[in-house]
Amino acid sequence: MKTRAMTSTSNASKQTAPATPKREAILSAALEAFATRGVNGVAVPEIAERASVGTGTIYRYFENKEALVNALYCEEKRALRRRLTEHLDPEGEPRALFDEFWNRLVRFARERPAAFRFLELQDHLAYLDPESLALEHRVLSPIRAACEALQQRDVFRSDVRAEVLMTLIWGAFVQLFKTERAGYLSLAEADINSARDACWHMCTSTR
Amino acid sequence: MKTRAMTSTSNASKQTAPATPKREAILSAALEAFATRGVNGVAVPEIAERASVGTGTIYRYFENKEALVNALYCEEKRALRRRLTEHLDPEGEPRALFDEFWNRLVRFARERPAAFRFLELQDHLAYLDPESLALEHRVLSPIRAACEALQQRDVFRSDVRAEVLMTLIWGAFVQLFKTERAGYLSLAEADINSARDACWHMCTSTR
Amino acid sequence: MKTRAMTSTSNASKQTAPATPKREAILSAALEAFATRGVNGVAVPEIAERASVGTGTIYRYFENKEALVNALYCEEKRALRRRLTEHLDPEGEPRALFDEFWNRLVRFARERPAAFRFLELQDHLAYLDPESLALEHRVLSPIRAACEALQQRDVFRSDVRAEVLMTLIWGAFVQLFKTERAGYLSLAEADINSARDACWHMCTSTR
Amino acid sequence: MKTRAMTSTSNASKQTAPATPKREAILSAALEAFATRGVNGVAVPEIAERASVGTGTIYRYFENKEALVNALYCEEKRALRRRLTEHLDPEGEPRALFDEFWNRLVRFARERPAAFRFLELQDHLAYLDPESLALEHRVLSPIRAACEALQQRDVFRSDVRAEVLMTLIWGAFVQLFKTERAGYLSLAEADINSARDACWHMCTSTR
DNA sequence: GATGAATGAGATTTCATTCAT
DNA sequence: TATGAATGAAATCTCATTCAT
Repeated sequence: MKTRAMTSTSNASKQTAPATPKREAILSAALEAFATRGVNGVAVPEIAERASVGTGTIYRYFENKEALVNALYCEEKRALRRRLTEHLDPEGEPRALFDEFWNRLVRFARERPAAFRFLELQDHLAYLDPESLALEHRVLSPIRAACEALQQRDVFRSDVRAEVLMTLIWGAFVQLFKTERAGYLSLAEADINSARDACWHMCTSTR
Repeated sequence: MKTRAMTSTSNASKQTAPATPKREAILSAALEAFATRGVNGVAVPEIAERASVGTGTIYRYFENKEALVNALYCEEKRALRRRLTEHLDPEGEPRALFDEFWNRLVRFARERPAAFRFLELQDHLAYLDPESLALEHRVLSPIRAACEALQQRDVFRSDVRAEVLMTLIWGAFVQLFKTERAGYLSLAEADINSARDACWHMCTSTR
Repeated sequence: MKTRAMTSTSNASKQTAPATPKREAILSAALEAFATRGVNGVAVPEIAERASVGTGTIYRYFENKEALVNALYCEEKRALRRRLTEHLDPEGEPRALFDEFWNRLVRFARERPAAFRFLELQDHLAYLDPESLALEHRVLSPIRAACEALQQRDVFRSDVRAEVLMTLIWGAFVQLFKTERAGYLSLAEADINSARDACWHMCTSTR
Repeated sequence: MKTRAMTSTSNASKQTAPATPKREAILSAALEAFATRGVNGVAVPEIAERASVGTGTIYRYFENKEALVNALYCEEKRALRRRLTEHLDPEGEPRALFDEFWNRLVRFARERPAAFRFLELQDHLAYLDPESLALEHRVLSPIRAACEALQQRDVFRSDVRAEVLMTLIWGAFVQLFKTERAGYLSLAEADINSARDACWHMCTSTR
């Protein structure tokens, strides 16, 4: 209701809205705050202050707090997907492909730690609308396709379903950085590489 | 006898308080609610209602909401630790040991899904006091010790630090059930077993 | 949603809720405030203060401000209806009946000026739910029936539809007190009686 | 020419300001909106949108929302007064005069329903300044004079004070259209005419 | 002059906590 | 000891008004 401040291009709904500086500032401030204390742990005026914006301004760009969370989730999921799939040749040499994929994840986690953490939050699930949740699939489906292809080519083990294998790698990776962030672990370059090797073996070895 | 519920036993602090039925009802109700909607998404009176207890009663057993969260966290972490370590012979045959460990995790996740989910929540981090957080170590240290022992015996690969290996397995396992809970995956017995095998290979294989 | 503070008897919905002192205080404070400045002109904390009650307490008794307005409207419409119809013999001598009816209106307007004014407010129409609006009919229908009966008995003129006649009297009466309240008119006993006579003539005379 | 819109003509204050198209558009949009949802129920930017004008533009023509309400009230009261008094011969044949007066009211209510409704709103009372309120008198005084004259000529009954009689007619008339607007009544030509007759009898009959 | 994005004071509503019973 | 009605601080959201363009 009321005039929507921005209108999107004709494409599918929940399109990334045009990036005005204020909108970016709000999303960025919200991301940092949510990543640290969870969606329910952050008050809207606090986001406004971090974004150097009036409280009311947030409501010009987003219908309500829930819409802000959804927009943020979609933007970041899309950014992650872009990072993982862009210019990646799924037909390439398997091990190189796997390493490249792993490195892209590492770069995302290192360069955008708040985004990485936010995407893995649990407590925003209550906020996410079906459309946002659908994005999850769009991120994972190319990865699953790659897993299946590698199973076909007998590179990856076939005694584990592709979805399961994918989940194991994803979980292992996420936990690595989550544990580091919690201060229980400090990851040297070597640790990350050895973890990558271990995951590769998880996918390929059968004895 | 006017002893405050919290300070009854002489032992170290945050000791499991005497288990009165009301206290149990409160913890159990809180666990279910928190697991579903996050700590910040649940109002105290709602916990009281689910526990069939007056709102004020919660404050007889717990100083405040934060204390309730911490007590819950500690109880559940301890329960998990007990499940994982009790009657487990760390000197046994490695693969059997690993399988047993994996199966215990599975049983915990299956029998106490709310507890499992609650322990992995992020949004209670702000609530947890140092003491609660310390418990994390107490749960993980015997596992790390086991990992290290297996590395010594050349069963587990040594090119990955024990903490890292442990983290990878833990993350893989948690993600499996998280994904199932989100509805993206349904885990058959065979899936869980094949995942276990894959994790075993991650730890042992080096080529 | 949430626990309703009070439950009603088994009868039809929007039953007058049991009259607790706080609830009465809130309704009474709201009535005074709304009558003076309109529903949209009064903030909830102000009602709370007038009622010597915490702001939150209002939300224990009423779902939201709108529900408070509706409850108030219903209670007052019912009170008015009771006043107008209670122990009134519709078969009595016409002029005496008319005078009695008029006097009852006068008493209501004099004794409960805020209620009288509130019921005639226009700006709460946006707030009223269908059920509240239906009450309007329940108040007016016995009056219309009386008008029709008097037309049948050739006491009231028949060249004006009963609904129209009723509306004219009602409007004339309301305006009398509205104008007095606005300070444009001061009504002596004699004025009210002469107005009553004039209205009687409006209903009966045909030349 | 930097003259403020409000202070242009030399005449008495709150003079009808020069009628620029934008000013008219704003007043007209405000009238429609206020009539439907009350002064407090309409946001200024919404008026701007309905008027196809920038929000800020409203503040070029009116000091603030209150001033807008007052200007609107004055314009419409004046329009009503003009309609009722212009080219009306107060010395004419009484019944014809009364009918003409009634018909003018009907035409106003029919042709400018929003204005009619707005003038009867209660929730703008808090907004009206003394000057606006004084207009009420200017509208009513010629009518009262006519009533008094008719009483002198023994056409109107004299047992009711002129102010009271006037109030009764006015109230009866207003209620008629208010009830129609609320959907409780639909007024045919015949109803309006019979109501007029009844009101005439109210003023003239004494037995 | 005209605009409408931006603002922050203030409105509505929620909820952790208290306290009289 | 147990209760749950009551509270008010804090959260979400709205809107009259301003001001840079």
